[in-house]
Order: sequence, then C-alpha cells, then structure tokens
Amino acid sequence: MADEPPSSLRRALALLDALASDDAVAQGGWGVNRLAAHQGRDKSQVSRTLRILADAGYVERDAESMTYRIGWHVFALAARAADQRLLAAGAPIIRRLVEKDLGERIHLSVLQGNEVLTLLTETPPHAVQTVAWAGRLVPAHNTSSGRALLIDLERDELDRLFAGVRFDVGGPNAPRNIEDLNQRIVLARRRGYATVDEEFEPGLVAAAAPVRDFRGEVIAALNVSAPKFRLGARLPFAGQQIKAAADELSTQLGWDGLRHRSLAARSAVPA
Amino acid sequence: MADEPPSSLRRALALLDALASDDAVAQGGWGVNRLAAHQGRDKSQVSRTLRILADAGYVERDAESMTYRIGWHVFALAARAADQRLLAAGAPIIRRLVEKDLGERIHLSVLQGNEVLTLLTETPPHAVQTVAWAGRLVPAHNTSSGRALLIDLERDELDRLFAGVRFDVGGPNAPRNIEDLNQRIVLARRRGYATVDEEFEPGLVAAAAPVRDFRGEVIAALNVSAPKFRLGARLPFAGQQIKAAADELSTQLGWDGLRHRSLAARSAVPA
DNA sequence: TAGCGGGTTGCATTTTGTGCACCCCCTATT
DNA sequence: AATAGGGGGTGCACAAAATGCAACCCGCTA
Repeated sequence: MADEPPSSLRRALALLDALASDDAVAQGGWGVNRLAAHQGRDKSQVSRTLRILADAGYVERDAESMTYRIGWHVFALAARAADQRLLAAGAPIIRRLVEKDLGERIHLSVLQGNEVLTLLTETPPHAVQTVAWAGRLVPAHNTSSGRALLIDLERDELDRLFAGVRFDVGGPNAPRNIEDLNQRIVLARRRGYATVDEEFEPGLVAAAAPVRDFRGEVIAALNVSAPKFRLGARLPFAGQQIKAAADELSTQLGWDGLRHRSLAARSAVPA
Repeated sequence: MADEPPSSLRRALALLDALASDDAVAQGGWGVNRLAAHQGRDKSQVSRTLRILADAGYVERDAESMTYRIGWHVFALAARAADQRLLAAGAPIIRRLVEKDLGERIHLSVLQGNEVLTLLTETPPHAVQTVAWAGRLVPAHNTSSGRALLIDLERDELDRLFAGVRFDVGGPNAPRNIEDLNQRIVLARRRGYATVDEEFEPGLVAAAAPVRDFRGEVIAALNVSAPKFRLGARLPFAGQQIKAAADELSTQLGWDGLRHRSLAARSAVPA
C-alpha cells in the first residue's frame, strides 16, 4: 500500500466507514462532533460533507438525536449490484476450487421456482463458461445445489413449493416425498452443506453450500459433483471445502455471518 | 427539490449510481469512457475519481475488461444500512405471506423522500421473475406501499412533500393532484390498509399496510401486488391479510398497538 | 446569567478537482 | 507497415471546491 494522498473524496468516504463502525452502529449513529473527533477533522466541514451525503441518501439523520447513520441509498446500490457481483466474485473462487482444492466440476447456481438454474460452470481441464440466463434447469429436490438453496425453508414452505411435483424421477436414492426431502434439508442445515449420493443420477455424488447476500438471504449455491468412484470417499471433506468457499463468497457479498434466516426467525428484538 | 449545487463529492457519488444503473449492471460494468459520457464529464477526472473509489473499495475493476463495478465496500456498508430488526423480522413474515396466505408477490419497502424504496421482495415460486425490485425507487403517490407509508401524514404535510411533483404519470386511475391523494390516504387510514387499482400500471392491483416501530412511527410498509384478473376480486381480503401481517411485524419491533404519531412526537429518546 | 455541548454559517485561504492537450497501448483495417 | 480509432492515463495551468477559524444559534443546567 502506497501512502495515498488525502483527498476530499477519501475523507468523505472515511465518514461512511466511521458510521459503519461497530461503535457508531451500537450507539445508534454518531453526531457531527463525535464524528469530527473520531476523524480528527474540523466539525464544520464534517457537517457540510454530511449534508451532501444526506442529500444523496448515503447517510440519514435521526430527527431527534441528530445523529447520522448509513442511509438506504447504500442498500439500494448493493441490492442492484448483487447479482453482478455474484458472478464476478464467484468466477475466481470456482476456478480455485477446480484447480487447487477439489479438481472436480464446480457449479454456481440459483433457484428458479422449484428448479435450479446454473449460472457458472467450470470443469477441471477447461475454463469457466458463463451459461447464459437461459441455462438448463434441473430439479431442486434431488440435487445438492437445490437443497443448499432450500436450506432455510421450513417444512410448510416446502409443501407449498413442491405441491404437485413428482418425486419419482432421478437416481436410486432420491427423496421419495416432501417429508423425506425435509429431513435431508434439516441434515444439510445442521452441517452447513448438502450432499447427494446417487440421487440425481446413478453413480453421481455431489456437495453444495448456500451463498448469502448482505441481508443473509440465500441467493445462490456453490456445488461440486463427480463420479462416486472418484469423490465418494472424500465427500464430507468436499462438503466442507465447498462450504468454506461459499462462505467466502458470501463474505464478499457483504454477509457478516450472523444473519441466518433460521436464527432471525426466532431471535426477536434485542435492543 | 431545490437544485443542489454541484460538488466534487456529489459528482463522485453520481458515478456510483451510474454503475448501479440497469444498463451498467447488465453490461457487466462500465469503462471510464462510457461512464464519462453518461455523466457528461471529462474522462480524465472520471478516471481519477474512480481510482480513489477503487482504493477505498467502493468500486472495483475487472482486470480483463477494464470495466468498473460496485465494490465490496458498498456491500459491507449495506449490511449495516439494513435495519437489522426490520429485515430480520420481516423476511419470515413475507415468506409466509407468499407461501401460505396470498400466493402473490410481497414487498417490504420504506419511504425515501416522496418515493418508495423496496428492501425485500418475495415472489411466488411459479412466477418467472426477472426484474429485481429490491433497491428500486417508485413513486409514493400512486402505489399502495407509498400510501401506506404516508398514512399518518396530514394534508399540509402532503402539500410540502409533494410540492412540485407531477401527478400525470402512472396508470389510468392514479390520483390527479394532492387533494385526490389525500382523500385516498384518508380512506386507507380508516381501513388500516391502502389499495391501488390500476394506478401505478394498467392491469395491476395492490394492497399495503404500514409497519410501525416502538414509537408508533411508520417506518416501512408491507405490500402485495398482482395482476387484476388474479387478485382484483379478493383485494379487500388481501388488504386485511397484509394489515394483519404488518401489525404482527410492528409488534415484533416493539409496537404496542396503542401509540400513534401524535404521541410519538414527544416520546423522544431511543435507547 | 454565564457556561457548555452540539450544530451551523461567513469568509479568507489554498488545497483540490477540472478540462484541455497529449501520450500510451492494443487491434482492426488498408 | 502504416494507419485510424477506441479505450485509458498523465502534466499542467486554472478555477472551483474544501478547509479551518471564529462567530453564532439553540437548548440545557449549574
């Protein structure tokens, strides 16, 4: 890191960082003086800079306490760029998984209804291929990607999603009904990754883990699949590798590792 | 909205907005020239500003295409910007509304000036959804979410908020002026939920109810929207469902069902 | 009433951002 | 091999914006 010359823009951005600091968040935002002290700047210019940031929606002010916090506009930016970033940040992670960690085929996919749409694929000898938005759909219930994507869903939500879906397709070990599927999802939830063993196709095993965005929502899944004779024995290891990579990708999307939906549901409201 | 005087900071932030635009995202990011043209600025300064933003992590550059896109830092900030309680408690409720109660698209949104910013969107599984609404701004006066968010405002406050806003956009039944809007808000206030019938778009109906925090202040709105031929007949029912869910969410945020805005004004201090 | 914490504004100063011209690099085209 | 054009970066003189100090407003309280 070369020592960056200061600039007004850099100083303005530093204000955002300060407002996103643990202390500032914990205290429900900071006022002009506190912020100026923290940044070692004069309060006047901090006041003026904040007004510009507030006009643009990057910060907002609590009317009563006069404190500033990060504004909704930042949220809007992130939400709109999330998909783009998923692909951009996913590609190198997938490449690394293929080349170094696992040496088997890796996919990045999203949920489309009750099916799984693959966005990125990389096979050991080849390069990353971006499958266009009209890629092939596979079922969600008998694939590891699918179960990773469903990992936060409760039983009743599964009922609704899979109402009318036929479970009599796929490999020999595919789930036979929704309850069966639910139990396998519960297992995946406990372990943090999903596995399938000859469910989608005979002779094929796979592991997958969910990718979460900055809201904690599951938005995609990373998965590895390979012939059972090659990957079968080390499937748990592969699952952990995939989970680690998925968490890394989630982190790059702003996930802080705390907001699980399953947790959010029951932890009501701390001060 | 008064014309804000330009400032270098404002111009820098505008670059971020441009990078989050539909076009830029769809094209995998924009290069310096394209950005400069879009902003009507000289490419030299755009280049320099982007370097600062890149150093700070607010944008990042694709090594091959040389295009910039929104960077990890924005996602990190967004994780803070999202009101954790609102989103954490809101997600499961929205999910339930989609899966069980209504089976149509549900949004959670907040007021941003006189527009509505959508934070969470949940789509029923059968519908093909390509447009991501999260992070998008829509008008407040001709949407049900907007009217739910404005439900506590008095006539004079509406005058101030919508001064200078053009009412000649939207669907066939959109309010034609502020008085018209006010009457529809009064109706929503009496019923506890707002509805629109082909106001925002032809063929679209929607219902929304306000979410209140512990002070009784309206901080968000839950809303359902669907094609008229599907939801039109049971719109009042949907409105009541939405209201029940919004009240439940409000309760989880500490609302006791009694406090209203008049009281909230003087009950100051948040913890 | 004076003092204090917190915030904003006026204004002279100067740092910064700006735009122009120019240069680099790559790749089609002739 | 020469050339044109797209995309991106840099040097420099100039104008504009940020800066910091002091003054001021406001509400609170000792």
